[in-house]
Amino acid sequence: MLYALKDLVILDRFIQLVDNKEMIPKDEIRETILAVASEIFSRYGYQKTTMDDIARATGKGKSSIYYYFKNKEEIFREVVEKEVLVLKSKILVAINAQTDPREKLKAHILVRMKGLKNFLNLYNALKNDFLSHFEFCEQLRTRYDKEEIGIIKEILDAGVKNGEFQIDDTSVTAMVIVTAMKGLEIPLLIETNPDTHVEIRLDKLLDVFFYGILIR
Amino acid sequence: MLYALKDLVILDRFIQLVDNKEMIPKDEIRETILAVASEIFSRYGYQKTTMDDIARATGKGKSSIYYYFKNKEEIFREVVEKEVLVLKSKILVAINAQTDPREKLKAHILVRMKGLKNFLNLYNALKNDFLSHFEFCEQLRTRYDKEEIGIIKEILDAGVKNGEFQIDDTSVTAMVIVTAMKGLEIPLLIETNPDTHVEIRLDKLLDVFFYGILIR
DNA sequence: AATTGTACTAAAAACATAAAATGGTCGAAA
DNA sequence: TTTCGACCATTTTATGTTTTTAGTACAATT
Repeated sequence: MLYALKDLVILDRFIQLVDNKEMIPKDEIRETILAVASEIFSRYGYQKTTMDDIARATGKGKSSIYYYFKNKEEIFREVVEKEVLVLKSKILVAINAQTDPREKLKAHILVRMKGLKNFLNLYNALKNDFLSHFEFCEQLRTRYDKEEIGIIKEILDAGVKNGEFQIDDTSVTAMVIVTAMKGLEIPLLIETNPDTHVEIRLDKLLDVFFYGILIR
Repeated sequence: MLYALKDLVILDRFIQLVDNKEMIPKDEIRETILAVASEIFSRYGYQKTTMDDIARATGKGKSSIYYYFKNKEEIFREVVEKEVLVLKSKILVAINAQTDPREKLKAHILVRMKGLKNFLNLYNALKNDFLSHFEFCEQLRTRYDKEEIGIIKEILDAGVKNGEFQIDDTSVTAMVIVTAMKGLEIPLLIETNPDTHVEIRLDKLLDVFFYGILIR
């Protein structure tokens, strides 16, 4: 039992989303609407995005949108949740591709740091909005952070059992890693203009960060 | 030349501030006004703090305030700058009390993490204000972060020369340390209610963080 | 000469209200 | 099953008015 069963279900769902051939038509249109809405929400935030905007951008009438979604709030929540879901799934895929704990950790961090961009854009756009929507995002993140700490703890534990890592308290260490990643998000987001640069920078940073800031 | 001359001047200024016996009366009143204003700004932000509030809280008339300060903006800026100045000075004092690079670094981080509380309160109160004041704070911090990276780099370099640290690129490492500290600010601020707890937590975190997350 | 209180003004914030835009519904049509 | 146009209640915004506040001038006080 490497990762919780729940996570594997999410993973399946992700793969289904990526090669969306098996999607039934209704879901397909839902996904289209969500994609379009995500784009607009990320650009203008919650309030300045109107249902008419979403309808126009999808080339449909407003009532059609209401056929697929209960209300604006539902669209918003699904957009945010999907963003997190996709990232999490990508991370799980990347982890599963590696066997060595050290490589697993590295893959996790790389994918997470690069993949969070979309979510952070959305997050940023929400800052000028009603508190409740920002808070929804924040709560979702906090919940996700906890899961992420758990995932990383598993990797660390494996590494400790392996003899590769020597860590006193893997819970605290996992917590520190996640917190540090959050701290690195913003500067990375800012300097993300030339995409080629990022990878190098990030890689270098991670080397310094996780393979010994100070070596005794 | 351990730290820049400029820093030592700031250090002197700080010591002068702390045992404020040598202060000429005018400066003393200025400092009182600044202290009071800092309190109010931290609580209500920039806009909701009125000059009459500051005057009333200091027990003086409004024109007296204008005798000591050009305008509200000047008070605000001095409050913010002083907050940063005091923190920086405290850090320099703490560093100078240690000789071993490792202890210097530890002292730096401890003082900085614990001392930032006031500034963060101010920072937080400003979030509902005009962007310009928030940005002023942010710019000041960014500028200060750069200085801090420099200070830490010096410590790291000393440790490398010493043979105590083995670091490829001390600039990047210093940058990572500062960034990580910024990332840890918020969670620490939240859990800062019982003061005794913080110290223990922080210490444990730092041990994990800087004395080897992963040990080869 | 340094400091403070009173009275004042121009600008900005807070408020109230009318006009426009928006979330959401309904029944008909495709 | 899905789309559409017309519609309503509510919210947002635009507007004009009143109140508050930053900053000044100057006499009074120390």
